[in-house]
Amino acid sequence: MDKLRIAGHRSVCADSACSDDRTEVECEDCGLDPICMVLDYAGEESGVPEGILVRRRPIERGETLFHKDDLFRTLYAVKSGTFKTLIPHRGRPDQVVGFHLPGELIGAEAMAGEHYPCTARALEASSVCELCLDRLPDAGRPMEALQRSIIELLGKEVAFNHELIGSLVHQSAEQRVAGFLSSLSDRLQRRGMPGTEFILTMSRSDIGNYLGLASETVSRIMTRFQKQGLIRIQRKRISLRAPARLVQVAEG
Amino acid sequence: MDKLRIAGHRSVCADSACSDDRTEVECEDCGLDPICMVLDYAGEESGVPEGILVRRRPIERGETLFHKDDLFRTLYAVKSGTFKTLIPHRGRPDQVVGFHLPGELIGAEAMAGEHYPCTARALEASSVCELCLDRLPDAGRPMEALQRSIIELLGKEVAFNHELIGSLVHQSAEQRVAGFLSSLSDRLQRRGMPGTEFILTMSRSDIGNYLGLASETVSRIMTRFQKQGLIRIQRKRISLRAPARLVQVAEG
DNA sequence: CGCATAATTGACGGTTTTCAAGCACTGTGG
DNA sequence: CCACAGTGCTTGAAAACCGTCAATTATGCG
Repeated sequence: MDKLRIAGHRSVCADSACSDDRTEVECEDCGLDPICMVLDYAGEESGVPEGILVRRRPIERGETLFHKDDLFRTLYAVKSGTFKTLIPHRGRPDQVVGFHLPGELIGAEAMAGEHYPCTARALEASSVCELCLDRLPDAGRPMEALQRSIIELLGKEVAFNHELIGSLVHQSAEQRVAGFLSSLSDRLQRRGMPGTEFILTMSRSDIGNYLGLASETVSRIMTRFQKQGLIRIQRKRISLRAPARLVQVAEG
Repeated sequence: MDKLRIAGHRSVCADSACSDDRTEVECEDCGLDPICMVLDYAGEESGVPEGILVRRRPIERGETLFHKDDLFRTLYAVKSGTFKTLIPHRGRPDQVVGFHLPGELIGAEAMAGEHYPCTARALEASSVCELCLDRLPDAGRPMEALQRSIIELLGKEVAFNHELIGSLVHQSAEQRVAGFLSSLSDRLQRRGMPGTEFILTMSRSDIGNYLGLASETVSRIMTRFQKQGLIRIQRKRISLRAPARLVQVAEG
């Protein structure tokens, strides 16, 4: 596990093609990185087939990465842009189950089953890295290391969801919105992007849908926060003026 | 994977000590079974240490299986009885994050990290099987098979939680309670226990806490359901009179 | 069997949703 | 360059829903 990794993959991302977009994550900050590392390592001695990793495929706004119930073949990492995952309902409006920021994975929930449990759609012009898991060798030591990182990943997802369940169910609308904004801020910052000033690429109704609130409620609460000096919003642009107090509100 | 498994483990549970308690799951219906199978298989060629699997340890009502932040050592399967998992909060009431029925696992969420993310407590006199994972060999092929079943397991947990999030956040109190009762019924039935007539071992406030409702609301809604002929309740004993209509209520 | 605990039921108030209208931004085409 | 339409955001008023408080009843566990 501590072996030297083959050069190449990560250096691709250090070139100009990557750095001219300031909202793009470095590979070091990407959630796919531990897996990429395993693959690099694997290539050294067991000959992982070429072409299992596609870097920087551009995705346009509104484009669908995969549909619910599609056969699971590929794990995605957001390189730039934003995505939402949703569960489509006939008749009723769709159910937003998550947002995916640069550096985060999409499709990890499918890793246990055969099919994607949700649909993934770009909220803006974006780009992704694709890891084609169906081309992976299905035995050997690198596989074990890969499985370890998958387990870790899923475990984090479970923990995050437990947290989320607790939050959403027991918190007031105000707390939910405050928590949502803090969470976005944290996640952006963790991947090396500005965490106090960013664009809400998702609509108010996406946010409301995700938090279990009416879009009007989201709107009202945000203007309330602004009047209290916690944030400043103009349309989709937001800046957190008092992130600490925001956290305080979220925690009651 | 399809090799013959060593006799012994499962036959232990077919004896009289297990069958005189009618609320106990058979090993075949237990969530730990795929893992037990792997271990049996492992024992055949790589010599898994003895004593990693403890069968039928009795747990008394109110007893704590493990506390949040305890070092993760053991994976539990409920053999009989019921457990709740909760996140303790100083000052505020604890947050119930799940109920565990016979045949279901406890502690699986910890498998990715080092510590249990929640506390597990028995709701009644119960018994568990314990799988001491810290005594497992940490390499070799059986490990890979074990990892596969862990991945599958975590994946199901993630899917279940996604479903749960969607439900809790978007459904009314009535829908939540209806869904909760149907879910209990399904889970009991899946493990071979009566699904239309059972005991609600958890209190109304546990249910309310879990669903994000006041215990009074849970109570009111249950009596409402009774008046509508959907269920029949006397304190903790419940029988579902119209399970299909209950599902209908839950789905809106 | 008895007492602490849990469940039920009623009244009231606050929060959030719903419905509805007006406003601001974006992109398009004249 | 501006007018326009489309979409999403904001804001208001009324009603539904659920939580809180409180009193009563039933229970179940030791």
